[in-house]
Amino acid sequence: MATRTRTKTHRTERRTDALSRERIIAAAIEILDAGGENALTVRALAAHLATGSGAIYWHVADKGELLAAATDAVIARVMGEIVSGAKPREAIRAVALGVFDAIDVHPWVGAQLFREPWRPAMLEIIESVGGRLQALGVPEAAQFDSASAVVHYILGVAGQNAANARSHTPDTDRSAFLASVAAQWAALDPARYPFVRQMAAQLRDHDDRAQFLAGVDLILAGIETVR
Amino acid sequence: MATRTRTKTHRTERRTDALSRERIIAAAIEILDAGGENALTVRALAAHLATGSGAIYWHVADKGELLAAATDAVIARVMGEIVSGAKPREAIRAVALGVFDAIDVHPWVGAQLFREPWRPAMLEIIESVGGRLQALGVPEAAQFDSASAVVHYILGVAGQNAANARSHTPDTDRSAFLASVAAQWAALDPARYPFVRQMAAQLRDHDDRAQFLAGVDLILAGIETVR
DNA sequence: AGTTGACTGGAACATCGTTCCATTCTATTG
DNA sequence: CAATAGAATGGAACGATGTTCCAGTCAACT
Repeated sequence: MATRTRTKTHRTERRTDALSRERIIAAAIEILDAGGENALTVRALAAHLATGSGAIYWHVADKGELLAAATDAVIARVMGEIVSGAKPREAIRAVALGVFDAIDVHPWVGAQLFREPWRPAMLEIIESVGGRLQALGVPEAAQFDSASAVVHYILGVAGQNAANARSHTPDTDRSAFLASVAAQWAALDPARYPFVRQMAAQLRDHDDRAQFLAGVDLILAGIETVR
Repeated sequence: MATRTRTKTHRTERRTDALSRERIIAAAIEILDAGGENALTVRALAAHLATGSGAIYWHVADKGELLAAATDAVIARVMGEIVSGAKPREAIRAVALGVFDAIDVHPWVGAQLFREPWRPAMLEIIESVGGRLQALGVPEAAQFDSASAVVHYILGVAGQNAANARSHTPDTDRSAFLASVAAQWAALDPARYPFVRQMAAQLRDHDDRAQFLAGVDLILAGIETVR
């Protein structure tokens, strides 16, 4: 009802830059990438497309549907780039890294992936990981739990990254942000937080991406012990 | 500036049910538990406390601070209940389950934990997990990555649970919701989603809590391979 | 008694998502 | 070819939200 119903006859475009669900989603992605989640308002979108809000709501039901569609589009693009011929273990790492990098570029994807799982984007990830686990020889009884563990871990890092990206508006002061958190950690009460204090030094100059991959390897190692 | 500055002299309460940061946070938790995240509006909170919004903003800076404080309160309570004498492995499982159960009862905690990490609540979790990993004999070089993996996994499940709780308003139709997702999964194209299709049957009647714990064990097993 | 300042309550503001509707334009019909 | 139906548009308007502002209140101190 909210989508365009093209009856049977050919239909020429009303104007050269006619609105369409695809154009709206593309514009939404642009705005989200440029200014983050808060920047995507219906008014900003309408201005960006030189139209009114009513026109947008004719093509899209919700703002939620818009965010979901934008997320699906980004994740589908990432998943399409995974080479299917690679060895299972490498493929899983590639999928995980693909999602990680996608969220690094589009932090809002992390938040959305988190807000509404059970959607096409998540399905792609589960299928991609789960299929490779089967190829790895994980016994059937452990496949569900194993895939769930990997996906939930990816999801957890996704959210963390999205939150971090929200904390430091551009991306230049990322190291400054990390240093600030590290300083806070280092200043904690040694009696109450001995571990966190010890980690403060490592936190300052650790590589998110490498640590993420280390976690994936850790889980894969754990899965292999079940075999 | 936004918090009450109590100079040096003693100060008797203005009225028996005087407002205070603690009372406001407690009321916020009540509203959140009763109606979910959307139910917590400043107006609803003011009505619940029989006051105006201005009075609330005198004690609390933001709605964000309110949510963060409520989350910290819930998590701190959970962490306080962990028996410190247990064996490290059991203690980690207890911490994980504590967080899981807390989010099961207060789904909004999951969303908030996700939205703003690097807060007291998260510190408690990291410290609690990390300290036990040290006790487990995890080599120092692997401690940071290992703790990060466990915490991110917990975080991922937390968000998932919160999202699920948002999908089915009460808690009775949880099985109906799972059945619905399972049906969707079963109806997928077998060529494109063979793995997800196979998991559909298990999804219908799996135990979230048991699966969560299985994931924790999986990661712990992986961590032990590094030792 | 008067003054100070912590504290309150509610009106008011800006912004958001969403709905509604008069209007435009194209493709079809008579 | 004129008329009509309906897809598509643009913007005004509505209700709700977070937040700010401010005139007032009350208790403790001078």
